[in-house]
Amino acid sequence: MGTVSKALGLIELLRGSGHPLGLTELARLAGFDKATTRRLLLELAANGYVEQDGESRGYALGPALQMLGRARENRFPLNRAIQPAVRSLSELTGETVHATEYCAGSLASIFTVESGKANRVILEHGQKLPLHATASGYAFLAASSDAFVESVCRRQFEVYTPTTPTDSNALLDIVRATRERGYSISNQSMEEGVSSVAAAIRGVGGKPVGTMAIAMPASRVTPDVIREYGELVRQSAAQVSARLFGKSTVQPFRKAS
Amino acid sequence: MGTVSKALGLIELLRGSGHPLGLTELARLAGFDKATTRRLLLELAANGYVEQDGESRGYALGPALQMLGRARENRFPLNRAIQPAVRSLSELTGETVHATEYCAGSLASIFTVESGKANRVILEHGQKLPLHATASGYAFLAASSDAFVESVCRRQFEVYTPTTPTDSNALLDIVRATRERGYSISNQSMEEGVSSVAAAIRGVGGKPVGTMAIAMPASRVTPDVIREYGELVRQSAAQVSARLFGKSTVQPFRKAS
DNA sequence: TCCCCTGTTTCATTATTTGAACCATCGGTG
DNA sequence: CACCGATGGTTCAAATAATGAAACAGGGGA
Repeated sequence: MGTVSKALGLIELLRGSGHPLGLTELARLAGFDKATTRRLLLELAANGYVEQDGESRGYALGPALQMLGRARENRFPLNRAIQPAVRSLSELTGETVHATEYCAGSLASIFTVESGKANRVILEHGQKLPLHATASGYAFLAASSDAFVESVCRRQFEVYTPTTPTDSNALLDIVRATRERGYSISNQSMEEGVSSVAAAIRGVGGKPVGTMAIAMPASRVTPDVIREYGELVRQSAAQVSARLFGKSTVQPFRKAS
Repeated sequence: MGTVSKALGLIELLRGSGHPLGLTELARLAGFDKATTRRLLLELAANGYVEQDGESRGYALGPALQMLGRARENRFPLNRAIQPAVRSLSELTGETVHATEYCAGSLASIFTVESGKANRVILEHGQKLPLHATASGYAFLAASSDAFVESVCRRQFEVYTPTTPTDSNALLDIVRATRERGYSISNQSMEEGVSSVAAAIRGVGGKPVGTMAIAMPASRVTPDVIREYGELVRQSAAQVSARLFGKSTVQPFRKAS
């Protein structure tokens, strides 16, 4: 593993933790030496990616991340395009609706509207959803190239519940079915008691960039509900895709002048 | 320079450029070898910090940055605290008002409301303001420890205009005056024709975290205006500071369990 | 007072990074 | 259509930077 990934791993740990982390603890979590950890942190801090609380000496995410996040949002306004659609689906269905974006091998939750019902599905912001075991993952794979699907199949299949697909054949079947259906269905494949339907959002060139999904307690699931919500999420995702696709959000690559 | 900083430098270049950059161009801009640049980019891409457009092969900022930016904003909601204050100042004065946050040795613009007037000051989002040559910088230094001010004095003083302070004595005088006055004044010290007043925003422990500033064309500047706007920005910054300070936005560092 | 936990520094060892040279591919052009 | 000049991508020995054990420093609590 390269040095850069190690440093970024520290950032990931800081993101995962709800509070600042001390040097020793961070080193232990990351599995690096104290000295190494410190050197990486100092370098990250010099660039604003991390900051050290003067009092507690703990390290936390730094301001540069906000700047960069903002910069990307400006050029690739996925959130702006998705949020109204998610809200609309939430109102139509009364269930928890969320959007994800593909990021470094999995889908990360970027926006959620929770159901108002007492028994509802809750999703943490930034939570990572595996491609092989969630409705969002199925939908994303179904919209991806075969080469990408194969590369995912070659990974290890972590098993979460009895209905998690455990081998590539099972996953390929699901992807096939999703492609025919136009939306994906997860029957508690990631978490017991949670079922979802999802559809992919495509960016320029038709490549999938993320997903929209409706998640509900398995107790409220019936075939009719699945069909109805599935169609809803499929149409909604298609509309968002059309918007993204239409107004060329990513500018074409220009050659050096 | 460590490897990590090199990689982060690439990200900075991508942020600065408005469009995706090709490998060769990026390598040239960064001053690295093509092979090195590519290796760094691949590592960044594997972590979602950068993404490569499949078609153009150009590299751009990746989705992970948005996630991380969001995560930090949740734990340190500086923007949420500042935005209403900036808007309010903008309405009161009719001039361009902006907020900055300290990031990696300078102040980065995080939020701006532009004046409605035809002759107005424009500020790019994310623009970096040097500590030694802007009203925001003066205000930040005035709120900082002497040790920090000294460390800034030891840096090279880049000169932008005839009124840019060129040595540490001039800067120290300004800092002293700012501390007495309660707000800072820049008379075209960074850009010709632009004058500003600013005040620091303090976080937990009283440490400055950023600034608020009112910027106007020098043509509209009079001593009375400076006094009036200076007082306004001072009070407004104090209110934001009180909010930040009061409700402990950064959780205290907890020791390992 | 002592002890333990944390942060910090050092430096020889080691593994990673580096970059010149190379290949492959594309698009324009005589 | 072969050539040229771009580009992105790859390789591997040499050089450099990262590593981590160990030792030091400092602070807080028992």
